[in-house]
Amino acid sequence: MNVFSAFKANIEKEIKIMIANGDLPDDTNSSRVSVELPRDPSHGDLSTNAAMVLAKPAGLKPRDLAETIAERLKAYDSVESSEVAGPGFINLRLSDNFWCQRLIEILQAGTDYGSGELGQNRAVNVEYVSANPTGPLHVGHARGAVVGDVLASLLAKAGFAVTREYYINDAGGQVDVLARSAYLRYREALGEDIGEIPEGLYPGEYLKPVGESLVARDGDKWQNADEVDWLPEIREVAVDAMLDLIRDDLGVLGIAHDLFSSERALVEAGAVDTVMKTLEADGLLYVGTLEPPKGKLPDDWEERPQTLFKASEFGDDTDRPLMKSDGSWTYFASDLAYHQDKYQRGFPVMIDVWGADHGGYVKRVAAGIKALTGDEGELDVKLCQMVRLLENGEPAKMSKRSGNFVTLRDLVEAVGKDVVRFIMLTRKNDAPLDFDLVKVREQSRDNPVFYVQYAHARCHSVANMAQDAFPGADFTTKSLIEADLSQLTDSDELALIRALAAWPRTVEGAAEAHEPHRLAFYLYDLAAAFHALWSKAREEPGLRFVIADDQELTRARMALVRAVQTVIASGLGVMGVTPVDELRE
RNA sequence: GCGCCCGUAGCUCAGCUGGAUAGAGCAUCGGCCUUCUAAGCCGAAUGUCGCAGGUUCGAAUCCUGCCGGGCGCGCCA
Repeated sequence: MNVFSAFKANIEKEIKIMIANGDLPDDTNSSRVSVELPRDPSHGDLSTNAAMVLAKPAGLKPRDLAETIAERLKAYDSVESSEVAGPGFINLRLSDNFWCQRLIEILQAGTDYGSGELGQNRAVNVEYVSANPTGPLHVGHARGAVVGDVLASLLAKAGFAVTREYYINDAGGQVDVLARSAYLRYREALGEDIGEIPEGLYPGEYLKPVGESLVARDGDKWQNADEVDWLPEIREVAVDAMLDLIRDDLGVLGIAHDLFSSERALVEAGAVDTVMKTLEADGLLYVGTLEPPKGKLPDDWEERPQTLFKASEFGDDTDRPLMKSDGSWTYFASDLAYHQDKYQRGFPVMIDVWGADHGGYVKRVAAGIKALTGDEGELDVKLCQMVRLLENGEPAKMSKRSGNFVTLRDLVEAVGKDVVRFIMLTRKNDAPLDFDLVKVREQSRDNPVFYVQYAHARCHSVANMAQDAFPGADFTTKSLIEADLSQLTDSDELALIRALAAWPRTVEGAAEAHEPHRLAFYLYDLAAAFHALWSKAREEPGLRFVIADDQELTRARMALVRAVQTVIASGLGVMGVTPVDELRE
């Protein structure tokens, strides 16, 4: 249960009754009513602005209306107290029993707790990584990969039908460069001395196996052939090899896309031409000349008429070119076709995860989607800022085995998949992120991965201790549901339960806002609440989870501990991080 | 020059789509520590939320204009 939306529903029900009674006007609009957590816990468990929002249109005084609503809410069993405060807030305190019910709910649901109906099975497409298939993934890709993957899992958890997609940019000049680079390695594999890899080609050794496999397959067939003959063949082999490489890299991060979409296939199927015809028919294309870009002027700038899309009519700053001077389509043109294709495949909501250096591109794609879908298609681009690799605050000097960048694989091998995934979510996607290879392995409170994992491990360990204390006792989840939870009365115990009960709302909020980082922050806060209770028991032994001579109390507390363990596991599950039962190495 | 993102405690950052006295970790200061499992624990202090206007019952949050930082700016993807 999302406690907040449940009470919002209750309040809306009361508003309807008040309208029927004539206490509120017929046209009362409750859309701005919200139920939230009071900043100060002493104000209660829940707080609503209903009276303040509704009073003015109804011609009532906020506090008077608040009194009326507050009085009505007192009738609910779950409401312990209902008070008016400040300018007209209604503060609700819910009964201990209500919170204990949430505990039972968690134990019954297991790690499915927090899964919701928000999405109502609506289709959402999350496109992420989409790195050019020209080499291994590097650290920068890792962030977008995690953000996209966890966002997808989060949306799935919230009830959306999610497709994880990778767009393969296999139609541009970059893959031709790849093909030429692979061709060199092919000649090398045939025994030629190829010397230094020329400037402009990919020097990475990861292309050597491609050259070797070409020799194994085709022998010296291409050795003296013209480029026009070998390029398409070798390009295809090389791109496939690079995609295998990328899939492997993503695999070590625990990521598997549902769908790889090829730009080349799209272009060859005529999708771009179709889009152009559509735009043409709508009068959105023309041949014109753009102003030279301000700031840095490209060396080879010359004025030239181009086929332009009227992006400025859809919110972009200027119109955008669709055709290169050699007559081929620009990347933007095929990108329009790609997004229209996604839309037509049944995805009105499209989320793209890009690097921040593509920020200048958002408006034109959004404009294109608007033009092509008549405002029906919705695009949200999540831009991921840079990741700075550090070692104890200093720029990291990791060994770089593959060319001149740190690969995703190097990073995962250095600190592990779980650490990479968690740390990548410790910042909003649009803020730069410092990834300190030393700090993320520290066992301390300022290492969030450790802190959260430690909470989970501690739950596991406490359960073992309880079992040792009461060897014959039944502490299975099924049994814990039957425990007498009214014995959980300490303020910190109840605070912990409230924190647990906030999980469904966290999932919904994060899913709605497309902000997966909120999960990491929630788990950190939850872990803190759990550790705090643990620490408190050092001062007050009566609060220990395991009470040697009181099996029933221990059972109730085990229910709480099991619930903490469950919610942490649920959260880590969405993040793709494996919860650990032990931290010993 | 234009566009996008950012500006919150000494530092690194949250702030739940407009709510009440703006939060956490680190650092600082003062106590405690022969422990159910190992991160030590408890407490204190710390703010013109970049600046100035505006919108409203109410603004860190929305609008406008400045200041400062990052990224980008026709045939690269």
